[in-house]
Amino acid sequence: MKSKRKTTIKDIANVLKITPSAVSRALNDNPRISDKTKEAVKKVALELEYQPNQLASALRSGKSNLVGVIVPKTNSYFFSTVVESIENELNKEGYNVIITQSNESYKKECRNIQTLLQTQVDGIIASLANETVDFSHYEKIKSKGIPLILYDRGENDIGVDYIGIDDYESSHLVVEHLVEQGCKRIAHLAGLSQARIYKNRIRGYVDALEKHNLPLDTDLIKESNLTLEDGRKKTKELLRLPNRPDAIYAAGDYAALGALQILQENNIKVPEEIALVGFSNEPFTSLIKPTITTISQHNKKIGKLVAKQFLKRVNDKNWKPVLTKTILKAELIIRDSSKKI
Amino acid sequence: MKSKRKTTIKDIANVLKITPSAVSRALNDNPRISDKTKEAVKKVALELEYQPNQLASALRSGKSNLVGVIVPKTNSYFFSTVVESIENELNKEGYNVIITQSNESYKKECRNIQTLLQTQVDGIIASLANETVDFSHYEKIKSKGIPLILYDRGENDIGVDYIGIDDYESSHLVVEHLVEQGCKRIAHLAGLSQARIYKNRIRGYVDALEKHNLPLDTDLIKESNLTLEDGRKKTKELLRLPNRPDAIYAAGDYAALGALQILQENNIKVPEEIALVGFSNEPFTSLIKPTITTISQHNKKIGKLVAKQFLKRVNDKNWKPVLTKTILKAELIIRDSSKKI
DNA sequence: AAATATTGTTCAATCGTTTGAACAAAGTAC
DNA sequence: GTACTTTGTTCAAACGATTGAACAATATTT
Repeated sequence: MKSKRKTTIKDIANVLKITPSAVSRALNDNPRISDKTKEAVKKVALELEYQPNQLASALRSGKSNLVGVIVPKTNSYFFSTVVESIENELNKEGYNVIITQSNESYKKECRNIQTLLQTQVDGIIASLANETVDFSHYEKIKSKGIPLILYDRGENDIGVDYIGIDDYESSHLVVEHLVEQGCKRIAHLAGLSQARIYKNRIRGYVDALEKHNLPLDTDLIKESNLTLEDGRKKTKELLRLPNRPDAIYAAGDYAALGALQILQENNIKVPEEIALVGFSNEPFTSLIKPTITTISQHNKKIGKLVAKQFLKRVNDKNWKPVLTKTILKAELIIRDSSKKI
Repeated sequence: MKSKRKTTIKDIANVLKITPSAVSRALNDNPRISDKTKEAVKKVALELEYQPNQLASALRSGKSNLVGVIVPKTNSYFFSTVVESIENELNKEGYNVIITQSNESYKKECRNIQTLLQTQVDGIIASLANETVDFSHYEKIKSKGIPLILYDRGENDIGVDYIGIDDYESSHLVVEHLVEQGCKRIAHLAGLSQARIYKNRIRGYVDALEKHNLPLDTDLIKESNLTLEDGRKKTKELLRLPNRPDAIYAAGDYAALGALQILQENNIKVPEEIALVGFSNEPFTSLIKPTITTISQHNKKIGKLVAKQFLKRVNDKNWKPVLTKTILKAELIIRDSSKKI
């Protein structure tokens, strides 16, 4: 027969004929408690299979040791590895991670925040849904006084810590590479320009063209939600242009895949006739034929930095939200889809 | 200036000159409270931006309204859609979902459970890591008296609710289809036979062969961890056989993709020379060339059923863990990789 | 009009832990 | 031997809600 009720510090106290407070302090390694008592307490705790009630502890101390992570989509290699890395880092420090997904929906994102705040998380780590253009729901987090860290999809206006890659620079890497391969008419399947990261990729693309003395043809920029389907659609449009591009740079791997499908369906050789570059280094980019050139965002490192930043904030009493940015240099992974030479 | 401290029911009580208990009951729609009071309370709650402290409520009532979900890998279409569906269903009922990933590691799975129990979740929904062969850590959940529901990767020995698809039958579907396409030597990239679901797929495969009067050649069964790399390796082995298979049925889509790569690298036509079938209906199976025939596991439905089962259990006072199984019929999605005719 | 039922609210305990302050005992200083 | 530290522990009040029981006020029955 298993023990009915859970053991509490009271039970331990009873066994040892000391008070619950002494037990509590002993378990928390309070310097005022003698080593002898500490040992005894820990031994009994083990024997009684004592499991601290985090709720009670959280209630009293005001710390839940829970961190909420909001992910646009767990079903993405990038996000799932970032989260994994955040988890690893925070678990070490005794924090547990609650993952919620917004599914790229603004409404769900609001609900997520509401939920996390109700759960009394000690902080929130978030990446914005594509839909999100209004940020007032994030003010709630700030006004609660708990740390808020944004990653990948951030926004200056929220004025908090942000960790991500240099999207502007990434576009330069891509364009430079394509120019080296001899491309002259580089199209861009751009992300929704409302989001900062996609805006930066577009800026980078435009500036890089100029840098390499290539004319800017706005017909070659197609704004897209970067899904596979939309990638197909926008690529079809590109192919209908009187003057076809000789390279396509998609701001997302799925859109790149859509493009690849259309090109292959039209018997256009990749990379010989049209070179192709994606973004994010989703696993499939290295799995298909041809393998797709793409940008790696240092997933693990981002997660680690995010976690570290959170820890820094949460351990810093009287800290105020402030805009900081940690920008990582992205890495261009050159594969077959763009190797003309 | 924002309000410093959080508003509590006490604050509301003070404003209205009633007691906190009345406020609590008003907010929880207790029939003993007059409609007038209820309205007044709710109005003030809104004005003061009252946010119930779930911790306190959980501590007192013994209900955290948190449900832990353990996923082997979030980075899988199957799991991420199942989780999404669980989330949707449980959110409706006021439960919040904590997702943790085991990353297919037994040790991490143990830690996950520990973590979730400490967080005082009201129940746990889990799918076993591939590594897991010892189940004692699940006993802890059972002995706590909270519901435990397994999905997809389950195990009879744990003796709790299980929801998944009919793996045995699925193999029959696959073999039958391949036989119809004229295949005579069907190889099986099997999952690790320690796991029940893979064992069942193997049994189904063996029995189906017999049913169709095909000889069983154990050389054609390759046990694998079903990663892309291992899929490649085991396929190479298959190709080295004196008597090659004319079809490969992989118990996982990634392994199937590995197989496809090897076949293509060896200029073996799929499906003409060797037909290929995967398992799980990962999105990429419909994205590559040729599209891969696979088994759909009704992801959404599984999630929904899991959630419903949890709700049933959690709402049933004096319920005891008991083995039940809800087995869904899987669906064969026929695509190019197996269409010989 | 007394007895009873109904309604609306308050009282006080409680969930399991933490924590500031109080206190006792022992050790050190002068 | 009195005064002051140091050490180890206890006391009691929190944290913010819920909840059974008690109570008062009003309504209903007889």
